Amino acid sequence: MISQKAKYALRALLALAKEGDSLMIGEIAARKNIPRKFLEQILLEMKRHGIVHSRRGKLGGYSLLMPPEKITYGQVLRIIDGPIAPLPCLSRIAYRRCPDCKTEETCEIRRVFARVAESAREVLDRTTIADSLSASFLLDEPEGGAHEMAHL
Amino acid sequence: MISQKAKYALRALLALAKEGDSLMIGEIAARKNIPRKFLEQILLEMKRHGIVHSRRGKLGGYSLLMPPEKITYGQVLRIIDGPIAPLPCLSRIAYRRCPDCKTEETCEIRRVFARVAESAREVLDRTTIADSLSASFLLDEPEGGAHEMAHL
DNA sequence: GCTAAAGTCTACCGAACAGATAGAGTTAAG
DNA sequence: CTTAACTCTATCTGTTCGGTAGACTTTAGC
Repeated sequence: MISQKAKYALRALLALAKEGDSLMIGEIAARKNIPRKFLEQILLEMKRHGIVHSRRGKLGGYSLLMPPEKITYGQVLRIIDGPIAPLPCLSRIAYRRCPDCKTEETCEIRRVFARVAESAREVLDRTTIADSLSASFLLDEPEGGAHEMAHL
Repeated sequence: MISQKAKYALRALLALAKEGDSLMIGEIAARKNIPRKFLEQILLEMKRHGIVHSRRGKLGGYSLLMPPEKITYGQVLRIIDGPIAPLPCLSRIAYRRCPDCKTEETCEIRRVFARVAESAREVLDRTTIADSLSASFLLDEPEGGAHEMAHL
């Protein structure tokens, strides 16, 4: 399960992308039904990672710093929730050896979850905020190409 | 990330499948490097779900109740860690509406994670304990068929 | 410059969960 | 009837999740 916080982060970015302009925290919170003070923390974090930009004072607000076509779901999830990999020994951003696993290369479990991680990244690192907003993405299923595995 | 507990559960089942016979808790714990008392709870739970069988008293121990070809990773993970779906509104075993999501059908986030869930299930519900033990599975990559997405 | 309205920063908090550990109870073989 | 196994329930410590609080800083406009 992804965290509530990550869901809020994605929604906030979607709101900013849709608006295409600066928005105040309170406005984003209201539109997306997010606790305002909690959203503050989230946006601050997104700012630290160069995803959004902010203006202080009256007429302040947040806007996207990167174009929405460049912001992937994977990027946001890694910032908020940490690694996408289901095992620490499969993480690219925070590799840690499983302390109780003797031989990583022959670990039966690792092999299986490596495939899970791969296909999760396949989706999350290719899907952008802009994709989510575009009408073509709203079709029930993407038609062919990289997504055919979804039909297996 | 899957929990340590789930990892232990899978390892214990692998040990039982490999042995092909009854094993005492202490023996499984020793072979797989699992805290013994913790493993007790895990095996009890697997028993409640009809995965394993136990004998008490001297000469007691645990053995598989289902053939290892029928025990999937998905099954074990759902027992120990709960839903595989990354959002409650995408879970098949424990569906819950996202309380802060107005229109489920048009939720942009849900669409994306539905694809993630689908491909995770694709791997986890098809891979069995027996698969993990078989030599062919030990090849670096499965060759073709359902797994070609792993190369994208 | 003062004030109102916006973002910034740090701390805290209650509930739940993770990863165990403890120990008394039950069963069965020899 | 003792020993060695599984069974059950409780407890514990530390961390994370989801959120709240409040003091502080910046800026626009009068």
